[in-house]
Amino acid sequence: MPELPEVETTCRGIRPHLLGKTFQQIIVRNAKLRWPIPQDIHQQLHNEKIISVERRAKYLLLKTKMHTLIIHLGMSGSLYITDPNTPPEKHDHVDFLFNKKICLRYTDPRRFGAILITDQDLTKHPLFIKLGVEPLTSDFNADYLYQHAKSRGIAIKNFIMNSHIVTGIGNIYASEALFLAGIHPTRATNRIAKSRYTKLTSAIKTVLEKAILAGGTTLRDFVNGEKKPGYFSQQLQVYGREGETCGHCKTIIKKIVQGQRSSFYCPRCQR
DNA sequence: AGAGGTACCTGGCAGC
DNA sequence: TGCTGCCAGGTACCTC
Repeated sequence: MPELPEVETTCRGIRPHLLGKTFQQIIVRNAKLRWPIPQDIHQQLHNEKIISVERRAKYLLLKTKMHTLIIHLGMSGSLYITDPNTPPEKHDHVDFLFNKKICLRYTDPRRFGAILITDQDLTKHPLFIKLGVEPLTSDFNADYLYQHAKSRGIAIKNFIMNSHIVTGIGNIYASEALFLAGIHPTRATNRIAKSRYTKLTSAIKTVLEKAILAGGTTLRDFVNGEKKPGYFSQQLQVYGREGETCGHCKTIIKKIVQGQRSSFYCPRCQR
């Protein structure tokens, strides 16, 4: 999926088009996502005005006075602004129409994403209640990470990808951040010194911030709110570079599988 | 409570 | 050209 930088890029891309706009019509061509799109979504949102467009973890939140529209892009989802007259393609499952010129279109070939609506306080919503801290805030620091890490013995890569600890870090940026911090992806969380957690937290923040500046990473099909790709893939140091040489020490980059996901690392730079 | 595996779904690609 | 098998940015839910 879209990881945090891609969701943030989408959020920033669509926000200026949507703030202050009123939902007029919602066209659902295929409601079968991770969970079915609520059948009464149109009735709930009709004539409601968008007062904020935010991101929490990898969720996009479009808030009105009464409701929050929750959108998750899953593995292959994109959201972009288009002309409502543009004919929908095969995987364009939902259109949110705001006036004759603005259409927010949701596309998702694999349909692992989700579109939900709630009038609940999000801090009490089941999808949000257990979420960990945002990595780009001061709540995410070496103390926090170390406190949660020292009592566990799982691989550090799986640990930083656990959204109940810290949100938004997916498979690409987990590999990239560990490379930057010089930590081997299989190293057990309780066998890493606190000083290395300091390095890791700053590496995670650096990687995510740089990716946001580049507009995210486009590997296959990700596009931002204006239907343009992101350019961070050109800056990836290890992800997808198995067999190539490490930019620091020229050692061959390795690929292993951890928890059914590929990890990429430099066996010399990362211990 | 924590860890690990499974399921959801489609498309692209390598290999035959 | 066409088939098969594998891989892919996520995460809730199940079992142990």
